[in-house]
Amino acid sequence: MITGDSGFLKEKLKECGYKFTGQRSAILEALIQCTGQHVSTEELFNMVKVKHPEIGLATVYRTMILLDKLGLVHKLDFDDGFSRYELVKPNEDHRHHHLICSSCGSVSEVEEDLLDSLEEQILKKNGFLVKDHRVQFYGLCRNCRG
Amino acid sequence: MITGDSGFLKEKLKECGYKFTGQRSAILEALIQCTGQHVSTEELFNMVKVKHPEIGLATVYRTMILLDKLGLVHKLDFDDGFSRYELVKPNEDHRHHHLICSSCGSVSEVEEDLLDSLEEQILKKNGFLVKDHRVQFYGLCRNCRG
DNA sequence: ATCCGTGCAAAGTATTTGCAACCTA
DNA sequence: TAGGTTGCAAATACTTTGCACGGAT
Repeated sequence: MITGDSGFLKEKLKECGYKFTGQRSAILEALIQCTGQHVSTEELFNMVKVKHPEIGLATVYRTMILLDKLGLVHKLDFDDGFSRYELVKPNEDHRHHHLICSSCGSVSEVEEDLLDSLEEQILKKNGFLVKDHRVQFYGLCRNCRG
Repeated sequence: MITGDSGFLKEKLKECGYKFTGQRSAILEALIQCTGQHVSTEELFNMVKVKHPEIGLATVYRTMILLDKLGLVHKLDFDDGFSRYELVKPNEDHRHHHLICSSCGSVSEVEEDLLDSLEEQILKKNGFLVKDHRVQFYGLCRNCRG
């Protein structure tokens, strides 16, 4: 079954000279299932294995590197020893920020950017032209603040 | 030779119930030598080895974990495969931001914070109390903009 | 004297790579 | 058919750990 999203993947792959395979499609489906989460490569591997027991871990690693290169996912690092990934949302023009709770470890997202004035100032003072950013806030989430 | 900084280290260690050793002192001296840089554990190991050829790599790894726990260094991650570290500056009340050039790979720093209003908004909208942050900007440095 | 800290080597763990078989285009 | 892709296993590479010895308090 080819979903709309698989269609998008197929186009993107062709456009960049790559082949559309069952494995790549299955991995994208698993990613869609985890929307809003931040899955590790091994977690993805285990999800995909349910329907496709023959898939190899190396394929998932290779695919994530490819999807990152194609701009379909963002690689995340929460310093827990694994590479984690999240799907890039359709109209996302910049990386959103992550709120990491130091108490319970939950990770949530902030849609607001609000870095424009800071990035402008960086251009003026440092001569550095910002094209992207990675922002993580550490602290206490609503539940853990009590 | 015990420098003023080693004195500071000695106090901090004692205060937390750890011992002041030649290795720890030597590693701190190497860190001070690289102020403004972002050294990997192996780089530090190689620097220290010049004066202290007997030091073991594991000691450097263990010491960096300790210094991080004591709040004397910040662990950085530039996704290049190594843990990197920088000394925490004396009056630093928050992590400074890093500017990473996508062209030449250089990493420089921004002292301005300018996240207060964003962090305030995160508290109001998300109920998340920010205590620290990690901010990396990707783009083109002055030289690479040409 | 006590017991933390160290060096060495071995183990651990996430990730990458070589290669023959396979499958997409 | 041609060449990219995959699965498997072996290889990497950074980091951690076990243990006996050494050194700080």
